[in-house]
Amino acid sequence: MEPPKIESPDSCGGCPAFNDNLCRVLSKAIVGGPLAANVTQNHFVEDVEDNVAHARRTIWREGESIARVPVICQGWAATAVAMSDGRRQILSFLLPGDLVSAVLIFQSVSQCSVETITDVRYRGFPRDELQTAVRRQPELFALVSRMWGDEIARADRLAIDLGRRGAAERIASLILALSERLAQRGMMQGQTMDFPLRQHHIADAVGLTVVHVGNVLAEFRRAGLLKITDRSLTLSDPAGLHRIATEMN
Amino acid sequence: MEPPKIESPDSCGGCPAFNDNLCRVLSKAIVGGPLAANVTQNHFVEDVEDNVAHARRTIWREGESIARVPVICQGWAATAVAMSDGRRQILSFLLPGDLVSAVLIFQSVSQCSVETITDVRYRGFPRDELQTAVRRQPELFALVSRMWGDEIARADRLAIDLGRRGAAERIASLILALSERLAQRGMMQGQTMDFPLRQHHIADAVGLTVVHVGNVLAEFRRAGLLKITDRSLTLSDPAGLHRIATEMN
DNA sequence: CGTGAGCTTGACTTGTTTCAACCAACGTGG
DNA sequence: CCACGTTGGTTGAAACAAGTCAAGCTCACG
Repeated sequence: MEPPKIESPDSCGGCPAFNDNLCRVLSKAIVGGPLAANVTQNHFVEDVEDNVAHARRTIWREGESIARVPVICQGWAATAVAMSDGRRQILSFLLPGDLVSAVLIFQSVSQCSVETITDVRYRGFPRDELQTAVRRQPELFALVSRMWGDEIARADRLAIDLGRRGAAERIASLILALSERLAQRGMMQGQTMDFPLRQHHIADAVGLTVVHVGNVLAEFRRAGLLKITDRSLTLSDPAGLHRIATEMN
Repeated sequence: MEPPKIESPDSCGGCPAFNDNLCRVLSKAIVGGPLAANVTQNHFVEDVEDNVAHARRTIWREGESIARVPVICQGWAATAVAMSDGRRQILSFLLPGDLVSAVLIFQSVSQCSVETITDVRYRGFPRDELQTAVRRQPELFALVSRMWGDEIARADRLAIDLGRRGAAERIASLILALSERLAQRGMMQGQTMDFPLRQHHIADAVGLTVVHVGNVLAEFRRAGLLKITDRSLTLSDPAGLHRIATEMN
């Protein structure tokens, strides 16, 4: 089998997750330096594991112990929970630079499974060192507590979407949220973005069936709101999408 | 207007939230004593505010700043978010002994509004003292990080419920979850519990309409699963309810 | 060339909402 | 003390949103 098509693990220079993000901060934190100091371009640190995984693999399962605190460097992944009867709910999509979950800094057992969407490269930070770094460095502590708040906010927003919004509303806001997160990372080319998600990913994320998601997307396409071709998505009418995502109903 | 019908603020002895819980730990933490030490029955601490609120009031609104870290002592409350068009989603029910949200230890602005269901008594812990206590006391730090994990787990479970479960399933598991939380606090009388929730609370919590919730509850009643009379609920057939909450569909 | 994963479309079913009417309990003010 | 408005609950009929089932299509891959 071919190896995943991703960059060499030890070159962080071109990593979109590099600039001003977690991966850098954590590396620095573990080395023990002050948070604010500049970091060299290649911030490879001893004792930080590098890993790669193929697309469509489950890296960790619900309840499994995760040895190191994982950060996504390249590719897309998702956290999900599965029910005994096959129903699934995707809780979050993980993009380059994302910590899988801040909870994993403090506990090793994962509450949900993590699966790759594309080929993925990720790094594992040693938990103990990270914990003591968090305890000792007030700024890192503040960062982590902010990430905690964000994580809860994300989960709550998902609950609102699923509980109180219609299908089109949910799908539109998912797409917009993803485009914003990609934009923050400098991963948008104008209004166009890489879009490796299959319809079943969207369905599992917004709590609908694949068929219905397909219908809604076809509707969006017909209305000239977006174009999806060849694993890439273009927002033809972001304002229109935004209108659907928010003020609808 | 009459004052809320609740116990005197400074008697914590009879408080169901007292034993082995947060309120006690936090009081102790602020005083600076070691976590494991025994606490006197009346653990009133200087600089901890006591408050009361009437039923059906909004105590804090989304985005408002909350001066002190609030813990519920008596009564039921809920955290919720409202949308511009009137739709609401309840994110969690707060029972005696619950911290409104662990996020509030680190930031003062609330992401969701907090409203009372019954008359409520709550205490406000000074944020700064609490923060330094968390930083200094490893056991308190561990407690808070555990609470953090629990909070995210709760939010994720809600998302799964709303995204992937049917109406009966959601309502049954809400009722069971509440009964378990009350049991932990010694607030169940056999299979009977205080149940101050209106149908609209349940509806907003499980993402359904009031009418539909009413129908499902009537169904449960007809099937002999539970009885609701006079603001109290009896689980006539907990096993049956549990079956509906989990293995259905 | 065959196979399987992913997408599209249509017909039909089910679950949930909406609208509406009605009832009971309760608190309030005249 | 009664009349009345309000809040909460129940029920039924009709409208609508989403799910299910099924068929066919493309494309990548071995």
